[in-house]
Amino acid sequence: MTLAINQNPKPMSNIRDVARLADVSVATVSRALSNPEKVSPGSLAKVHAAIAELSYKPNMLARNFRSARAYAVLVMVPDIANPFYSLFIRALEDRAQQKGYAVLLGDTRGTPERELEYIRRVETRLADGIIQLRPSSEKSQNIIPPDVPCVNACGCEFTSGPAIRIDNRKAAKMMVDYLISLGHKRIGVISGLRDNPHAIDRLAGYKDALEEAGIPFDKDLIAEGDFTMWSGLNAAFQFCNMDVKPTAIFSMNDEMAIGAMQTLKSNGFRIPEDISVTGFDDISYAKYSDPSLTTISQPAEEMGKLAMDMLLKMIEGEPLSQRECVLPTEFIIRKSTAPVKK
Amino acid sequence: MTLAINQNPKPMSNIRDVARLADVSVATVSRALSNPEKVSPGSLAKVHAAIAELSYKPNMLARNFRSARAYAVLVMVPDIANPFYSLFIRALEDRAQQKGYAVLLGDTRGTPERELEYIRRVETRLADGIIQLRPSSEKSQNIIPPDVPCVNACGCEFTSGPAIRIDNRKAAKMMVDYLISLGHKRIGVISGLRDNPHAIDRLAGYKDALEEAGIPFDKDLIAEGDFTMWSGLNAAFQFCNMDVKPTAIFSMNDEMAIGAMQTLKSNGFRIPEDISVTGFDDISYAKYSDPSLTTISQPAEEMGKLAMDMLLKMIEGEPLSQRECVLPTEFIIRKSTAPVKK
DNA sequence: AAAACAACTGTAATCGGTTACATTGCGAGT
DNA sequence: ACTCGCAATGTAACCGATTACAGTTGTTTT
Repeated sequence: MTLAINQNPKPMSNIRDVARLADVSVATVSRALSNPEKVSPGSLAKVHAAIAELSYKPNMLARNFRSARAYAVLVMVPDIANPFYSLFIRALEDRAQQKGYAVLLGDTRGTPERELEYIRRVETRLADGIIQLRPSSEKSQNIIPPDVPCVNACGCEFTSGPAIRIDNRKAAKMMVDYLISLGHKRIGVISGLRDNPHAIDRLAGYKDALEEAGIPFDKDLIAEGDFTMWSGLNAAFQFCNMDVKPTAIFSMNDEMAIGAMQTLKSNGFRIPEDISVTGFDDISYAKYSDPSLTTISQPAEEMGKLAMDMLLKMIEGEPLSQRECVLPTEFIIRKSTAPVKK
Repeated sequence: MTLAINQNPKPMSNIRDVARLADVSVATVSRALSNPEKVSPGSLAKVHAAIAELSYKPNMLARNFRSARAYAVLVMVPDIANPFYSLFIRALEDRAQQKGYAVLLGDTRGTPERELEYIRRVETRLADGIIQLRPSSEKSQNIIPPDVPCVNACGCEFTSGPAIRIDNRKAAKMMVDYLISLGHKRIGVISGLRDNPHAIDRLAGYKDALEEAGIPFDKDLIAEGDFTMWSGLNAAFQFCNMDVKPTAIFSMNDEMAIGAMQTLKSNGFRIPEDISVTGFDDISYAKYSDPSLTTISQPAEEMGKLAMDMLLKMIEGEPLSQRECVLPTEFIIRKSTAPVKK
């Protein structure tokens, strides 16, 4: 009876083994791989034969070390399980892969400690730069050292560094304009946390629309959530119990809108007959919610692509054509909105 | 007027700079960082002072290169935007971070080419191992070379290597048992693609339950989807147009169930009064769908944690206590199921 | 025929850590 | 007094690639 120990006698070969077998120098092997046009056809063939023979795989760790580049970017995201972020990340990863970079995942769970750990990865050269998916307020943005290449792709304003974003204020105004055009005058808001940049911008848009239509702002119509379904579900209770109920609700993201619709329906409201509900982001569930949700679509794919391109330019020292890039949003009307009841 | 060029004169310092400033050898600096107990308090203090003075950050690229370890694992996933996978990934990343490993994201979009590119990352040492989130059939599993550490965490059976999974067959049987106990006899299935391992296992469970209850299997009750909401929506039409309609539908995941409910409701079915619907996975939307979905919850957090632990053990050469780990599922009854109409 | 040039190749230094091994100094055991 | 053991430290080799520089051809120019 034999014990199968050490079955793999480490056939791991390096560039010198290849050089020896191909009877050329290591420089020639290296060139054959990265600058084949500088190597004679004869040598090239010998090198390739040797590589095949040894099933040689270049050690990228050594290559990266030598070139002082990790060929990796870190994506810092508050919560990967959030469908809006994961869509984004898919686009980022796709682009990075195309350009020969790897994506390191950095889920911060919203804690600054985690964030620091990830920033340290760039400082210790494990990553070449950061894509920030966190909506950062002025103060929090500063924890990223100035020499760390970073692009903010959270989509909101008031960031200091390079950024890809949408015009949250305009998009929100457009949505509320639409509700007003349907005859709604008492429009509830389910907001994100008060100091969240997205919430600030979108609330400004809401106020813009109200002002333009001559509707006075009523702070009782603002319910605070935290962008989770659960918080939307709770926030909606505030409206159910009002004496003069709103006829429409502008939720600052789709998840809260879906949560809110749950509450409203179970409290006897018909959507959209009794009350209209709108979302923001156009996550995939928005189309399949009951009723399907009128919302604003962010070009996540496009934003991810552009953000990655921008970061890679910074990393490779190319000049940036623009510090900030504002992308258009799409307004999507579905079944959750209707003219106000007479 | 001055142009601000070269403001950062690269203060990048290495271990030799630190050694010089602290007046010790590089070995002592290295030890001070990785084995401080082997360094005298005096030297330790000098080293730390020098590190602070130079704001030295060790070059992990060099460290990893020397130790021939990337301290990174690649997570290979068919689609990061799938909420079930993203939950999983969050758990994986959390665990990896704890153990000092980075997570490289590898979204394959289901293509074997992409998969090969990611496998190459391990072969070229950019990652130390792979967590496979793809349900792999026998043949497809083989593209991973035997010397690449890999743990399959997709949760299904019949994988050759180490795996974390649930008992899909048993869970499916339990769900169908429950429907039968409610009096349902004609139970439709919305399946995944015919050769998907999850679909195969869960269908087996469905048949087990039918057989035990003495209900004959009717292949017309099987509608094929591909685990997307859209496919669930379409699959449900097959049941709406039947002469003798099913009184319950067992969908093989939540997303298809949510899509199906959409179709059923718009075709005048009341859920659960006219027809019961069940899902699988317990994604976060299952709780907020209309009606909330009876489903099976997989312990994604736990599975992710265990899978990562298993992989890291393999990478670090520790023996595995078990090749396979089967975790229990939870059966969650919500509002989408009810006794069959009299 | 000599010089200039191009195309190809090889030698060896280099990146920034880790660590085997050698060395030193000091206290304890005999 | 001598040896031994131990802790602390230093020297230098090493990991596997890239690449500057030098060298060797063979071809073209003058």
